[in-house]
Amino acid sequence: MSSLHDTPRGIPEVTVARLPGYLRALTTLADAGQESVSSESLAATSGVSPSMLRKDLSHLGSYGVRGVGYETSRLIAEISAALGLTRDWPVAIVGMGNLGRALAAYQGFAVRGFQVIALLDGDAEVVGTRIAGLDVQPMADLPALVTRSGLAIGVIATPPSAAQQCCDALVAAGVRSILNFAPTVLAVPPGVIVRKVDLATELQILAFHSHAQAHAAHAEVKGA
Amino acid sequence: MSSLHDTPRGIPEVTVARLPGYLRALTTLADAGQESVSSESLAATSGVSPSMLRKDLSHLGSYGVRGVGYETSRLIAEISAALGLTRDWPVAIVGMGNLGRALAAYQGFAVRGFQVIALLDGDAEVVGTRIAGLDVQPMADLPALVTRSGLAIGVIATPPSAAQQCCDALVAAGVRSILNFAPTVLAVPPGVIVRKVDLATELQILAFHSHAQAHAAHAEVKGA
DNA sequence: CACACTTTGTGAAAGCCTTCACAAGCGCGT
DNA sequence: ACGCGCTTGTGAAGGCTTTCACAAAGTGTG
Repeated sequence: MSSLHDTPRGIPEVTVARLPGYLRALTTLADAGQESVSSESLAATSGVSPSMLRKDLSHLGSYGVRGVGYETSRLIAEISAALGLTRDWPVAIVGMGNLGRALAAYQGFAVRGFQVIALLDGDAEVVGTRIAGLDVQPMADLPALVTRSGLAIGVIATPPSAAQQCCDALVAAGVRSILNFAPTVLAVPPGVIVRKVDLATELQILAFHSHAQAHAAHAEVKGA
Repeated sequence: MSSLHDTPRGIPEVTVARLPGYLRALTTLADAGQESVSSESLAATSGVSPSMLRKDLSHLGSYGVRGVGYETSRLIAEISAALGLTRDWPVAIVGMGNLGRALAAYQGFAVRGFQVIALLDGDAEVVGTRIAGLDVQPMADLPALVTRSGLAIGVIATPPSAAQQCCDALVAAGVRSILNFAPTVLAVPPGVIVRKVDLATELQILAFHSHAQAHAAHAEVKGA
């Protein structure tokens, strides 16, 4: 039943990665007044196949009613509980360069349940300046943030050269979940989760497809 | 040999997604003066297994030398060629809200080969203002950008409510590759590639792991 | 020149994930 | 109360991806 790719509670990693999408679709439906939804319609809204949605949800439990569908509010509650969104998650952003400042100012972090409680930087020049309503703190403040504020999620927005060092500091302070915007592979001890977001990578993948398509179109013209 | 998950040239999608990582690792090694690299060492730098790296590279061709390894500069050239990075890719950002402005200002887009050539917004109030050295243009300019500047990649940074509409406009103008920052599932005709970047989703996945870990630690204390 | 050492390229095997197909179960109308 | 229609939950099958293990091939040395 459980395998190497399963998370501690037996939910496959790929399923966990899709749950936020279902949650967003459900919230939209609930706001529109829909009290019940079928796997077919929720799957369409989420951009997945109905059987995949049902298989994913089956890992959480049996919260649907055969012949009817899923109660919107119930499913929202269950997925929220599974993801751990019933509590608040304090977030700290490390690295106040171009990207870090953009992230600090970006309202997108103010999603329900997440709150940026601290901004940090290794440069003494930057420490003490005020960004997006918060005073930038030195890296040395990390342990106190973890113990006093329950900091559990760190966002790395430093240049690649400083990323590993900042990552190590976060891990040493007790942070176990890291979102890495720096274009580097981070080495972390087991038990620490790193997710990576990289614009350059995304653009290059898109370039591949544009390139391939241009090639195909060219070949077609030549061949026809 | 080729399958549903293969791209036009028979390279699996998962492989394409990893090529940018190899490219970055190789560039770092080349800058450090390394002229040759083994699959074991390149794999370690890229954060993958040696056999996966070799299988991925084998889809591009046989560019290694048995008993020696890969010539750094040669492999950089081959991967760049496969990804289509030998030419320049003009990029347009649609939606000049908080996120769009941050992306326009963010130097991270100025990766080799990608250049933001236009900023667009549907709001007449915003059109004409100057952001990061570019004048914001109306959506109606899209077709001209595609034909005159060869625009091929569009970045959507609008609120979710406007995302589909902007996506349709991009597709109608001839853009075939879209990077979507809006938390919405975009419907596109076949042949158009969409990749999604969503901070809220990433944070929720991290929350799941923190949550699971806190749970496990709690259970352990209770059990012991 | 032959041999030993190293590392690639690749079939085959194993493991995941997705899709399929259908029994089980629920509500509703009669 | 009973049957009909609809939708979920889930084994089984199929398809991808990753890992394994080794033959093929190149380098360097005596």
